[in-house]
Amino acid sequence: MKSLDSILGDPRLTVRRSGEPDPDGKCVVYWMQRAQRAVDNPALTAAIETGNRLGKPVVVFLQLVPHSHHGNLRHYQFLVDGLGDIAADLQKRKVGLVVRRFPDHGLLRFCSGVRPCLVIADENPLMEAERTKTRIAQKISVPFWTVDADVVVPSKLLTKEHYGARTIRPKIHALLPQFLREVRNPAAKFLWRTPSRVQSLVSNLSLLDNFPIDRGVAPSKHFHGGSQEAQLCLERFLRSRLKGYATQRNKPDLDGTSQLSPYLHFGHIGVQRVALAVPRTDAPAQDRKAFLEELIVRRELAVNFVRFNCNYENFDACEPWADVTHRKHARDLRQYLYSEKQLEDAETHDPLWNAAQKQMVLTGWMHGYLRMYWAKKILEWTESPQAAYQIAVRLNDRYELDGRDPNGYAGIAWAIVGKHDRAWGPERPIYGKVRYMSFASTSRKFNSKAYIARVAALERGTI
DNA sequence: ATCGGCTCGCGCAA
DNA sequence: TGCGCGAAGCCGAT
Repeated sequence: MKSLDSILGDPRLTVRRSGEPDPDGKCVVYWMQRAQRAVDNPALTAAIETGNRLGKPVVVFLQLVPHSHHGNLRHYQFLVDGLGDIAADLQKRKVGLVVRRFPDHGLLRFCSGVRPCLVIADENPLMEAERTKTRIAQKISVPFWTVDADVVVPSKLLTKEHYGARTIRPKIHALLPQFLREVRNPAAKFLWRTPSRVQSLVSNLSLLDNFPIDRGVAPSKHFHGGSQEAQLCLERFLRSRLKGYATQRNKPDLDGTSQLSPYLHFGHIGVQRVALAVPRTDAPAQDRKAFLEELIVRRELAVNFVRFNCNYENFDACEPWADVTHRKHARDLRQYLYSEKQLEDAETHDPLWNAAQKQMVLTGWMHGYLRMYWAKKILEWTESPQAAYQIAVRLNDRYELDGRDPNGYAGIAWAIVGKHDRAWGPERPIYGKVRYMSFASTSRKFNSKAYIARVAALERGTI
């Protein structure tokens, strides 16, 4: 047996349960959760390299669990869209695939059947995912490792919750030479044959038939999951929208952003692939810089927030200065007060806000610039910042394809409780010193009429 | 179009 | 202890 030291020494890897891999085990299991792709996936690569050194085949275990992260049909359809690419890419790498559906989805039950030497999983900073891993680590009888596969800089290296972009930026930049590298894509040396019935199951969209999930949100007609779709989305962005990104990204009428967030959320594309493609374009330096700032610094700041602040889902994530100002303004008169239902149905007096809400409900994606405005207005139009936070989280998680993502929580926390921000400008009603966004100014910064008209056309089904 | 004032606290140099 | 400077702000002056 060759040494596993170089794999274990990777800073991306965390040993959740230590010990020697079972020499009588039949395979290495990669429990695929967050990183749903079979290329550019450091966790899969770690599993394959481990298998190759142990002389064992590798099998990917993927579970379809209902109500996972409060997901609905929109999210599950996007997930299932991606399974065909995963199966095809795994076959090229001589790795097996097992998809198990509720109620026969338990990892431990699967392990008792296949007898792995060890289990490797990917990282997910959300609390439930972390709790599940802790439970598995306690119960499993073989070594259990996790690999941080969906960030450039392994999130544990940032060691604490950072105060803002300006404190995390130099730390991330210092580590980029070490971590912003192509992910190796070796093939397994020892073949695991996936039974053909699994192949057909994966290519069959009836995977969701009779699956007990919330079917109240329709699948997106505008975004389809999968590594190939993600790659096409990346190429379209690099070809036509990276140039000018620095100035156009905050103009929702132009769709100047990458629109990669659903794919990054499901792990259908690796952040390294996206980041490393940028210098190979002829886009101006300021545009590349602006995009990499969003893709790496701010995205990983959001991961840092979720990983190190257990209150990311509620108002208690509040910054102390924002808490003081919110208390002071708790009884301020709300000129507009909307129920969650009115907000959900886009029935406010504000045409820009309604359009943003409808874009999210109809397509599963809201432009990033409007996500800020959207959350700020929920603060303004509900009875308390606590309620606003809850409503913003629920609507975001229900309708956005990238709901339940660190970016969503960090964005809402920025808008409502001052996370990664500071007190700014004159004290205003309701907001106090929390940064304000006005309808007048926001709608003047881009062609808001064109944006509203486009969403109206979407609603009529003419685009 | 672009600028300055508004305003606060972290992180670091000293 | 003091200083620089910051995720997206607004508004009014030029």
